[in-house]
Amino acid sequence: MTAPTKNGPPAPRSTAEQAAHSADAVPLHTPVIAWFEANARDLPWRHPEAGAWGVMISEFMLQQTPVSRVLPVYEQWLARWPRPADLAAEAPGEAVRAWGRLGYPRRALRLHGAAVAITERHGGEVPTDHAELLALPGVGEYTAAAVASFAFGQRHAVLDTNVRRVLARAVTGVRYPPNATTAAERRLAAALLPEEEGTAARWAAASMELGALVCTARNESCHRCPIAARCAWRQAGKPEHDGPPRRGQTYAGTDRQVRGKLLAVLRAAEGPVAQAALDAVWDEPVQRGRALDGLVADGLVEPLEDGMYRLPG
DNA sequence: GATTCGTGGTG
DNA sequence: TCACCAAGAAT
Repeated sequence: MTAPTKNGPPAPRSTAEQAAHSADAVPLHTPVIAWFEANARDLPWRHPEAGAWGVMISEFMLQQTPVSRVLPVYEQWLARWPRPADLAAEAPGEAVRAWGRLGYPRRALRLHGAAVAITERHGGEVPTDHAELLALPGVGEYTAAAVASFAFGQRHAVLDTNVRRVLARAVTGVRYPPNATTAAERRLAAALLPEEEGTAARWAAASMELGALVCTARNESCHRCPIAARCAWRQAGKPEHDGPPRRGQTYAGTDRQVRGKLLAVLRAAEGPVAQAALDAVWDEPVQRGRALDGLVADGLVEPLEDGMYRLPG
């Protein structure tokens, strides 16, 4: 692995990455885990009774949605569908309705699909294997690693937006990570991963919590940071972000806004909804039609034969 | 790899 | 006010 003289050129290593490998220093995870033990939030999906299914529900809901908005919906879901088979037995439209205003309602559909797959392929138990998790609808690299780590205590690099920011600052010395996750980031996360399984799982949760509570995107609180003294970004004088502007997300007037308005009508209705009720949410007919077609194509809306629409049955 | 996909809080 | 941000995934 480290033989430098033979075969092809060695993989390029940044100085920051080399520093992360230095063996003599206290490993980065030690002070971060200690901080976590004293400062972790008491979140319901961290309780043992949440189980792997509770962890999975929380991870779906937390994809791009803040904790404060997830909390009440999470409690409702777990109470209503305490096991994957309970959700799998429901119509997908009920998942979409119960999703409420969390946003990105395709996640509700995918979570329902994951429950069906778990029921059919895994005997109703959330699989423990990373590859099997990854094969579930709506589960990507991050969520598979998160469930395997948080629910089953396995050793995986859990690279979410919080961890990426912590590593960008503490190790690489820049304010923000790249827009898309790079191979260098994955290498770095792998290099920092503690050997021992339980320690690795705690590091995953701890580094994520540090990014969520202290090493935040704006108004970071370095005075509360357990690794401020060795933070490369802070040592460099906290230089501003230089790369390409972080892509903003305009919303007003987009198809997404129209889709949201259409789906809100369908969520609020008991049964099928007439075309006229949907037409009322947006006056521009071309965009309105495109948005509705998109919802139907995504399986979020079901057109009926009589010109009515409803959540998928 | 760049886009698309909701919603609401915040500085 | 409004741009930014929030435990990403799929295409």
